[in-house]
Amino acid sequence: MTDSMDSRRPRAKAADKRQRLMAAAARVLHEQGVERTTIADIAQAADVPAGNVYYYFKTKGELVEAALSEHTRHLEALTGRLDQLADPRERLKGLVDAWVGQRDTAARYGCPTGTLAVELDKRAEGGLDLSVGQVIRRLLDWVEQQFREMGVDDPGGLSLTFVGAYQGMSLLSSALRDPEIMTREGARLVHWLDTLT
Amino acid sequence: MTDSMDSRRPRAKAADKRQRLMAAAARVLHEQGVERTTIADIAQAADVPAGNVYYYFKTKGELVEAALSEHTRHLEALTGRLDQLADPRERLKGLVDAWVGQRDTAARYGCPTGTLAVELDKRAEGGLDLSVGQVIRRLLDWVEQQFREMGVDDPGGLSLTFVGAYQGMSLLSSALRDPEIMTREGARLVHWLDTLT
DNA sequence: GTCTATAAACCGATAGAC
DNA sequence: GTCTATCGGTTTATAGAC
Repeated sequence: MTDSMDSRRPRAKAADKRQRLMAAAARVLHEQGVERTTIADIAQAADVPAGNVYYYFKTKGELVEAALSEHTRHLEALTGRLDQLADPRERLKGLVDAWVGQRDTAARYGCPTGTLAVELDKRAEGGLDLSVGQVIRRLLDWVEQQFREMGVDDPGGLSLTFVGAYQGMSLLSSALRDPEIMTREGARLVHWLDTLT
Repeated sequence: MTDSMDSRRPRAKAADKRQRLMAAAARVLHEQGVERTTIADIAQAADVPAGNVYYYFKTKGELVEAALSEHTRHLEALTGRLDQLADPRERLKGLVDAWVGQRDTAARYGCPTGTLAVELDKRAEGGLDLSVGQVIRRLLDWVEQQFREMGVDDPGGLSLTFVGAYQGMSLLSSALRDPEIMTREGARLVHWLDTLT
């Protein structure tokens, strides 16, 4: 590490700023919603000059997609860790634990992916995007795989019920501003998993 | 009905236009979302000149509240009809039927109240509104009352699970653009009601 | 009461200096 | 690559004619 390197490595800066912008977009868009968030909001949260954002992302839509890919990345990391558990039932319980662990955030801003889906659904007119649907689809598929390994009937249907319960409890928790809904419904989901043969 | 009456009854027009604006607001805000809907959009849907809207509603926020009260009115009308059924279990099944009957709308735009709650949650900063929470609370209370009349344990918890399931299946149905999710999960809810003692 | 014209503010995106 | 200044379009809300 020489002094000259500090001035000669603006290459690393670009990727760094881009990453900061992606993380800021994921957080701010979740908290404020897509339509109420300005480019300036995201730039400020990322500590990047406002006009400079357009060097990294040509449109606001690209920033939204970047935020979505951040959420995907977090989901993959979580399921990746859970995959190391031997029992598929324990993997699903671990997923519930992770959801309940985020209860304060859920009670204030809802599920990041779910609330983003609600907003993007109303953006698409004719040519719908559906990229957010793919993220949810990926979660549904992973959950379904766990049910399949458990050997239960209709793993696809159970996956819909399971993920739907999470989306529903997140929405109610935020609408009523009550994180304990997450705790209560999470415990119910865990108990439900134990009743499945 | 004389010709003179047509020109001499502007009194009825005011309430009429106001009602048209409320209905249009409820529909358009549901379809397009709060932030993407302009006053002009609502005025056009209500067949009222754009600038005239402000005579009836001072701000856009008042139009949002008006839309919310429309949803409340529809909900009260529905539960009012269901209250005429003798069996509380049948009332809840009737509620599920009504939800499934709206599956095409749900698959495209989600639950009117639920999606509105998601958007309004992100509007409130410090002084939160929570008026949408009261509408959901009213539904939760009605459902809880049915469970209580059924004599089951923990009617409040069951109500959260029941309404949460509806919100979750509406969100998944719209995110995946699949109305059959409403049919499938609705049938599951009905079966679940039958398993309760 | 009804409607038009427009003010005032805001935001996404761009041009261009450095 | 980085940043500033600003354009152009849109939207809320109001002023005021009818």
